[in-house]
Amino acid sequence: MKVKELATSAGVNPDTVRFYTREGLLKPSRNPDNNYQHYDAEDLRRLRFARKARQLGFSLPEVRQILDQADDHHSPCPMVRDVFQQRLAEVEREINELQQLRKRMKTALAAWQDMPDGTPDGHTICRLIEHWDNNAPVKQVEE
Amino acid sequence: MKVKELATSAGVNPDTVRFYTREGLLKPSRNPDNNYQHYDAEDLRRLRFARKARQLGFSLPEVRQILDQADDHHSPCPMVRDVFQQRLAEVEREINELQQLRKRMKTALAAWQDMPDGTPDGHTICRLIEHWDNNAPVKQVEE
DNA sequence: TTTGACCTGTGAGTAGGTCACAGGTTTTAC
DNA sequence: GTAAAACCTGTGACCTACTCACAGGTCAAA
Repeated sequence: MKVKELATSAGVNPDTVRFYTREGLLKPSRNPDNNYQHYDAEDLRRLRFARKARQLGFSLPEVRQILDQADDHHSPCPMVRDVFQQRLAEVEREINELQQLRKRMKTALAAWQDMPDGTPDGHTICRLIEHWDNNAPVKQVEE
Repeated sequence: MKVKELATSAGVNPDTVRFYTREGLLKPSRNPDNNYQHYDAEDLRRLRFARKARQLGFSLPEVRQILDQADDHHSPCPMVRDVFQQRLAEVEREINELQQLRKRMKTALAAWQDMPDGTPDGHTICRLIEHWDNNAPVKQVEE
């Protein structure tokens, strides 16, 4: 298979195939005649796997790690279970943050109902925002 | 005020101050003696405003636009209200997406409970992921 | 034979900063 | 008075996970 065939089979952009190849997730051989990449069924499996893992929230380095482990005939599953738990916790944290944000935004919108627009006067730029009380858990810049 | 003073006053990284200055959100004057930037109380107001707006979900270009409008003595509030509504809708979309993802992840975790790890055999890399059906009807995960 | 579709590698762009580096200035300490 | 620490400057790279643009090479159909 050439790049576009593989890409089409997996439903991704050809540039993504090239990118994954550069990143070492796919390991095609070369046609010495024309220097084209040659992908086989194994590459398609890897690509499909990678896309699925990405949808589940694994990062590219994590996906590569899983594939490398599988290449060494070690079961990547324990790692998968582990990273997956962490990702789930992260997703839930993100959801909480966004829900907090939504709450604050709705509160702000309600409060703005009754506020006039006003013109910048050198002390205030937009009182809508400046008077918005930020009592929410601010995402800390950790460490 | 010099860079670090301003940064400390607003609780941000000095590099963020330099970045915002490069981006035109802050407009300090120069000390011709040593070529240092000089920030005043107005800059501190702008910086604090910018951070607040960022927390509310405004993009940097949007923040700049608001500040520029304020510089022209136009009230940026109508624009703020408008962009804010859009941002709220976006946040809600993000929340929905993440909730979907969480559901899928929880479903996968539950399904994995009873699956053995297995070793890569040339046909499968990690059956946990490969046997996860992306389009499976998301089953009630109680919350 | 020409056209169009594909291939190649490289480099830039996305958002919002953060960090590193090299060299100049100012402040602090002794 | 001087040396070191702390700060300033601009520039450029780095982070994610791709996507797109570009210039030049290859190949199949009309």
